[in-house]
Amino acid sequence: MPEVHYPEIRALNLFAGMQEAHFQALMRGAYVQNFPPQIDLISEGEPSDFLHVLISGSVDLFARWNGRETSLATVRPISSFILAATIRNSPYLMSARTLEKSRIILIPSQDVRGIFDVDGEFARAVVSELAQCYRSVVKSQKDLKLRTSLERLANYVLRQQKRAGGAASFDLDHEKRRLASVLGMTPENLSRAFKGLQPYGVTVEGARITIRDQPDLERFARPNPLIDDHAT
Amino acid sequence: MPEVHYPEIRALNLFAGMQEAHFQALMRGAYVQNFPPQIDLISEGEPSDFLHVLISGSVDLFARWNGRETSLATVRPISSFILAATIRNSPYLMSARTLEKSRIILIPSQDVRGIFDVDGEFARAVVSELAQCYRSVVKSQKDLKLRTSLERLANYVLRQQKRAGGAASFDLDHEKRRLASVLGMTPENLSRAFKGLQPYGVTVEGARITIRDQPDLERFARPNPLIDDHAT
DNA sequence: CGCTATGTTGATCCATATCAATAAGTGTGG
DNA sequence: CCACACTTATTGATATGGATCAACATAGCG
Repeated sequence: MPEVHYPEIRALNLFAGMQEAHFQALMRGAYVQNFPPQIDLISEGEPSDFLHVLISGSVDLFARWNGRETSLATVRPISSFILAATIRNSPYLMSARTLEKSRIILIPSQDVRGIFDVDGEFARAVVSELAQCYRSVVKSQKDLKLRTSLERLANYVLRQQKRAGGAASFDLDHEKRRLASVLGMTPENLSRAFKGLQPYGVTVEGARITIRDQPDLERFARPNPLIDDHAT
Repeated sequence: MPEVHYPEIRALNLFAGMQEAHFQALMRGAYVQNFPPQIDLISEGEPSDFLHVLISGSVDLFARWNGRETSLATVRPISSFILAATIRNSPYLMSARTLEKSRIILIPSQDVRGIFDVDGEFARAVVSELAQCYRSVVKSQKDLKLRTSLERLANYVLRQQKRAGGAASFDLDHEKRRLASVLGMTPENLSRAFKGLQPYGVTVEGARITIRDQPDLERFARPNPLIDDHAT
């Protein structure tokens, strides 16, 4: 792999603390690849041959069953994905496809498990990352089971606003089709849900959202750090 | 803590590989407690002061939002719970209450984090455990988003059958009320869903389930290891 | 500039929730 | 040990959220 990428990878929490020799060993076996949009990277059920690190672009994690499909998460740079399968040497539970043109580092899972066994600092970093992933899915589970689709959308809008810098107007960063899937609804229903937020001062033009009455929306959405804060 | 419990705790994957001195250190700070049924152990949002290890009984992990409540999982002996919050030193995302009379070991989170930082073997065990928890929630997420409630129940019945030994007749081990919540439906709907499985040869008398036509039920349920196998 | 995928809107259907009443357990104290 | 209270489970009637189907609009994109 070209050494240009070393510093930015090394800067990731996952790799920051590990021994230099181990990092070098991982990098030697790794390689970078560029993918166009809409390319299937991995399929659920396959053995987890590589740990993936997304350097640029974005990736959709999704799953299928019985002819249905749902989006579970979106990966944005710079972060790793499918770490749990790599560590457990188990088949992927989710499939992944690029959403945009993406640059991805592939690190052989075997190497990752090898270093994991000999580098305590790396093992600890993996723990921290996994714990975060785990907590993130639990939050998403609570979101799904405790809220109606309108409430999920309202809270998504508030989260996205914060991510986009906090201004009253901002852009969605999901295609609406996928957003619907992530939120556990159909595209038609998402369209209507956006209309359903109008009484709370939310307007939509294309991908642009404007929140006219922030307190009113928050009164309805009741955002909760134990569901909506991605940091904690 | 009474030393009688040491061997069975030490036998847990989580503690099996760690250095004896570190194990002793953890145990010195820990204590066992007996709880009657229906006792709140922890509440979401609280700081994670203790790692819990369930020795006997059973514990419900649940969450609340805006006056609603949902069960997320059931803990059965012998396993730890709320490990992720302990490791990240973050507030609990779920609340926990005993379902039956339960015996629980409480290990101060601070001690766990301390040993975690100095014992690589323990850190690796924590990783393995967390990765499994993570994968388990992802499966549950797929179950919820990709299946109807009838399909979820059908697959639950098959999973429970396997857990109970594989015979055609077996007992539910959840109160139906809670099972409904775990499966993401109302108790009324669960009642009707059981009726809805009759055409596939499932009969219910109280907590006793009988599967009269296994292949037929499986044809409908379409169980999938990437959703229903708790081991992988 | 037209083609194709995405998004919107309307009409309808279906799954599931809600509300209400009853039945069946389960536990408690007299 | 039984009667009462209380919780849980079932059943029925109805409401509603959300899905589906179909038509149309719109926006990217070659």
